[in-house]
Amino acid sequence: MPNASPATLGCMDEPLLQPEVDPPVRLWRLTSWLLHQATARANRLVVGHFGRPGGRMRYAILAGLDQFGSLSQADLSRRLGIDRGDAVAGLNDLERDGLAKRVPDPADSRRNLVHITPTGRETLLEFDVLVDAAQGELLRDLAPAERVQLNALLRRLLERPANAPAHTGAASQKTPQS
Amino acid sequence: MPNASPATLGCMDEPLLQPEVDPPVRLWRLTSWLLHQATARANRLVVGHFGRPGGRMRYAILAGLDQFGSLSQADLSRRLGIDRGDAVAGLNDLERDGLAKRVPDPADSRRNLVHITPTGRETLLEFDVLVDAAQGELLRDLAPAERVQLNALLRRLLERPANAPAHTGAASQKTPQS
DNA sequence: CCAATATCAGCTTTACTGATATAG
DNA sequence: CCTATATCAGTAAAGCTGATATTG
Repeated sequence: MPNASPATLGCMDEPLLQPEVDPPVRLWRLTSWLLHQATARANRLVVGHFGRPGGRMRYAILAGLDQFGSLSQADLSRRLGIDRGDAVAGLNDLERDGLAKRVPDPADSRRNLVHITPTGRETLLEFDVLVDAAQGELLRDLAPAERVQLNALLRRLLERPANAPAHTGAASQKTPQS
Repeated sequence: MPNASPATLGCMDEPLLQPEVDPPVRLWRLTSWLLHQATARANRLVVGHFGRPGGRMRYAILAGLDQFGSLSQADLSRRLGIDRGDAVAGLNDLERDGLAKRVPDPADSRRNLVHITPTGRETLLEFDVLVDAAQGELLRDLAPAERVQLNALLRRLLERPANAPAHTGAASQKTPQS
């Protein structure tokens, strides 16, 4: 062990979990692994800028409520691509803090119509700043054109419903053509 | 009632958590959100192809051991960018199944030298097939050139050690050096 | 004394799987 | 009946924090 480094060099106190050395080439070649690593870094940055946990969920729900106005929890969950149960928990937090409100749907007693409050809208704008700052840090090494390119490629990846039955041919699951 | 689909009509049984409808534009613009969604899909595909949970961790460890031969658990963890404690658990599983082996380092009694076994190498090759299949599904909508581009951009994102002190000026947190 | 290792115990978020009661 | 909704309980992986004993 050639301790060529002076005392203070072995600072392992950082919450860093990123490889400071080369990872296995087998992983470095995988899009799924690269995505996982990039997402981990992004999450660390976003959570760090929020300061507290649960920020991502709150932001996503507020963004959905702000844009879609008033909708059921199930619809909201589908829009955000999150689990209904998790949405319940997130909405509990938001409602407790006065950022969102649940109102029973007069037209369908099973549903709650959820909507954002004025305070929630303010908070959303504050969150926008934090989130944008995190994006900037995340993408700091990419040129503007590359950032656009990356976003475009990721959207292409997500555009389709993610349902490739792969080898489950046939099977009209939703009256195609009709 | 047209004979659209027999029996399994409203098949919502899929583990789908992807938005079948448009998500909020506020999220759709965020690289961090796109990464998160893409990673979620990738994880679902990879885990699905593995069939059982814990496959990602096993594959990563085996890939590291195969390439680096014999190294300490701490070194391995750093290479993979994972937590040491998680590596312990993962190695317990692998060793129990005879895919990896721990041997005390004669040169440093604190360390274990971990290495892959012949069985582990076989398993790794089998895993390669599964993982590659998952990549193919994940990237099925992207042209070959786009896949290369995506991987390149993600690597650029990860190339630097992820340490941007941002704007938290000053603050020498350790040994201000007089 | 300090640093690093391996291990363990525990916490948190997030995805995901049920089970429930209720209502269309 | 069957489906959808909201809710709750609970599993599981992964990231992360600490504490430990041991050794360099």
